[in-house]
Amino acid sequence: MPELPEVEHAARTLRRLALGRRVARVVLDGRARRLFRPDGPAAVAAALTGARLAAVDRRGKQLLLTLEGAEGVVGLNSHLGMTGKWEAGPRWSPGGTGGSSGSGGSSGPGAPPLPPHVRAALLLDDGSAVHYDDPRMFGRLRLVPGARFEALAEVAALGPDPLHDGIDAAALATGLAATRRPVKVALLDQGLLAGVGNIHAAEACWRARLDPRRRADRLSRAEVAALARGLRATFRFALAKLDGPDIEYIEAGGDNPFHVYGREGARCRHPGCGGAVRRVVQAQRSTFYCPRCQR
DNA sequence: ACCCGTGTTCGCTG
DNA sequence: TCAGCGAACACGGG
Repeated sequence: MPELPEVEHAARTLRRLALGRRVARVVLDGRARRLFRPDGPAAVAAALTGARLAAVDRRGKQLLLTLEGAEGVVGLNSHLGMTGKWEAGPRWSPGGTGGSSGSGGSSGPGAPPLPPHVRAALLLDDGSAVHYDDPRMFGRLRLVPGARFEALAEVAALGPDPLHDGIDAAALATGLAATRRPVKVALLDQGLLAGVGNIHAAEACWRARLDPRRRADRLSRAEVAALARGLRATFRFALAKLDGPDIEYIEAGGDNPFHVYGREGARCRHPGCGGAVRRVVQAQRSTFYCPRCQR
């Protein structure tokens, strides 16, 4: 799920579903231990239970939740990894035996069973629920005491956020000039610009008509400016898609909404180009581009 | 069975 | 000293 547009979408989803609500119960997949590093499922469940969701923020691909509990303010840092998503869960009834959410966070007596791949269920005080779904478990849910997110190394290391700070071409040029790596690989560095991932790095290069294999430190100012525009455009495009009715994206049989990503062999969509999209591998990741118009 | 995958971290190397 | 590279993580889908 995760590049900046989808993480932003996740933040909006969480605000819509849960902002201002109290977490009445927490049910966690106790086997998904790596997801709850370093606190462990039990500590996460204990910290969240009874707390009210006061804020949902995002920096790059990092989701930053602020909760107010009996013990004071606690932060929850959610990273979606490769396949994480937040979604509405089924309604629930408090009734039951009060079968605690506390005992290790795993589903105890009376706890509703979690659907496959749902690693965490937050049961809210109005009978609604939100689920964190993550089949591959590359994501992370960790506590941040006092919601002091700046104390997290992964947050402190982030570069400017495209939505909060904008994309400054001069700053981008400075960052790119500092590395000899290929430009598409350089764009994946979260310290350069927070939130760029494999899809949008390739899409931005395509929009800038820039060969993704070019050395980052050898781009002209005009090329970096075009890249900055390409990044703004591809993020804007994806966010509009996510706001729209067809959220299916690339999975679940949904149409591929991208211009080069996942389109190996297809025709380049730049007017009058007609080149064939090619796939190469850079830094162990697929890169898609049009050899004809991307120079 | 085999290959691929929207991300990140870690250890090694030159 | 450190930029850059490749393996590893874990699981489902084509």
